[in-house]
Amino acid sequence: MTPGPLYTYRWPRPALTVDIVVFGFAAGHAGSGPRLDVLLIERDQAPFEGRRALPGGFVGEHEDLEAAALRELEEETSVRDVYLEQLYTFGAPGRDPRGHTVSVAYVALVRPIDHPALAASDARRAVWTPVEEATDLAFDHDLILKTALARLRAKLRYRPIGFSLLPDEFTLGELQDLYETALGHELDKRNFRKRVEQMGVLVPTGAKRRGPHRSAALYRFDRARYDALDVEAFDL
Amino acid sequence: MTPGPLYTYRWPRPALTVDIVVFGFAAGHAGSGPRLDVLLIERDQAPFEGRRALPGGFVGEHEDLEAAALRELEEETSVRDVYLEQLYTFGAPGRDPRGHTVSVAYVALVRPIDHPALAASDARRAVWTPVEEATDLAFDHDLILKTALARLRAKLRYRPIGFSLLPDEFTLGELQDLYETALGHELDKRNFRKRVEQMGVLVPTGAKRRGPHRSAALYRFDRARYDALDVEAFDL
DNA sequence: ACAAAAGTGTTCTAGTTACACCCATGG
DNA sequence: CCATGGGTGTAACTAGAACACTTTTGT
Repeated sequence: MTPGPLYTYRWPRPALTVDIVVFGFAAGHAGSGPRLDVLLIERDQAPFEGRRALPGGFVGEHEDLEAAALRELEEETSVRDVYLEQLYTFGAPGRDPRGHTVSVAYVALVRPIDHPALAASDARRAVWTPVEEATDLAFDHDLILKTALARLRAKLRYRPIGFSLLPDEFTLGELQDLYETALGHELDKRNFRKRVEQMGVLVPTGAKRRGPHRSAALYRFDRARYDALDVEAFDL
Repeated sequence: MTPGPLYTYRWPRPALTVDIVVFGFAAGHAGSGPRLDVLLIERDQAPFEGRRALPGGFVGEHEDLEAAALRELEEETSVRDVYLEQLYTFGAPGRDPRGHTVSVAYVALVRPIDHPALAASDARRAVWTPVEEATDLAFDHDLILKTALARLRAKLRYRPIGFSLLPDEFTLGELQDLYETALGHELDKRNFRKRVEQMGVLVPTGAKRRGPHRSAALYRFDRARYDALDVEAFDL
C-alpha cells in the first residue's frame, strides 16, 4: 500500500502524452469568408522535424491529464482560458517512431479575441491554419484532427459549445456563419433564428454591431438560463 | 529517430492500464425480470483487497490499447469475441494509491450465450452483477461504471449496438425488454415495433420461440442492410 | 377457461421544412 | 442609389405520441 517507485518502475511501459486540437473561428470580413481554423505547431526537432503537428507533450507524474493539456497548450501557444474536452486516446504501437507512446487527445475551443495575440506572444511557431489545409501532419495527427472535427460537428448540434468559439457578444449572423462553416452546409436563416429564439438562451445586449451595412443586434449566451433547461432541450 | 529505451526511460511517468466495463443482458424468464448486468472481479490483493473491481490490467509496451483490453478481458474472465469500444481515459492523480496510474476504459457488450460459461471457466472470480448493485467498487470504478452506463444509454438510441447484447436470434419482445431495461423507462409496443420494422434491418428467420404463452417470431439483425443505410437513419 | 404475451392501425399533435419580401446602413 | 446583410410570418408536410383490442398458446 505504500505509494512508491518500487512498483512504479518495475515494468517497461508506454510513454504518455497529451495532444490538443485547438479550434478557432474567424468571422468573415469583407472579402474573406468565415473560416474554421486549427492551431498547429511547426516541429523544430526529430522526429517529423519541420512538419506541422498538434500542440502537446508528455504528462508529468502525478499530473492530472486535463491539467497537462492546459499546461502544454499555454507553454506552446500561450492560449489560456479555453473550453477543453477529452476526445479520444490514441495508442497504436507504431504511432511514435521513438517508442510506444499513448496520447490522450483533447479538443479546445477558443474565442477569436485570442487569435491575434498569438503572433505577438512567445509562442514558438503556433500558426492558425484553415482545417482544410491542415494535412500531412506529424505522427497520427491527421487522424486525431479528423476525429476532433467529427466530434465538433456532432456535438455542436446538441450542446451549446459553439458559443466558446465566438466573442462574448455576437450577432445572429455570426452564430449562423459558425454553424454553417463547421457543419459544412447552409442553413435556412428564418428557421435558424426561430429555433435560437425558442430556446431562450440568448439575451440581446441592446448594443449593435456596426458594419459595412445595416447594423445587427448583439446577443450574449446566458449559461444560467441554459443550465435551467432540460438536458436534450438544446437542439440546432 | 532511433526507437529506443534511451528516450523512453528518461523520465518518470504515469503507469498505464485498461479497464473494461462488460455489460450483459439477461432476458426475463418466469419470475425474474430482465436485467442488465456488469461483470466484476473480486480483488485478491491490495489495494482494495476483497473489494469488487472492473476487470483490467497493465498495458504492455508495444501493445495496442484495444488488444490489451481484449487480452485482460480473456485472462480475467474468459470472455472473448465481444463488441468493444473505447469509453474515456481516467487520469486523476489520486485514483490509484500505488502511484499515478492512468486508465483507458472500454465498454464491452456480450451475448447471453457467454454468461453461463463463465462459472465453469478458469475465471478467478468473475461475477455477473446487476448494475444497480454494482456499488462500492475499487479505485474510481464507480465513476467509470457510471460513465459507461451513460454512454450505453445514449448510444443505444442511435447506433445498432443493442444487438450485441442479444443472442443471434431474438424476439421483438426481447429487443424491447433490452431497450426498456437499459434506458430505464417503458416504451410503447406498437410504436417500437413500427420503428423497428420501418428501419428494415431485422429479418425474420421463420423460426418461433416457444415459451409459456403464445410463441413469438424470431429475428436476426442484418448488418449488411444496416451498413447500406445512411448514418443517422438508425433511431429508436 | 383463463392468464399472459404476441401481434396489429388510426388519429391527433407538434415539430420541421420550404419559401419571399421589406428594411437599414455605408459607400 | 445601390449593394449587402438584417430582419420577419405562413402554409404544407412529416414524424412522433397516444391509445385498445384480438389472437395464440400453455397450464
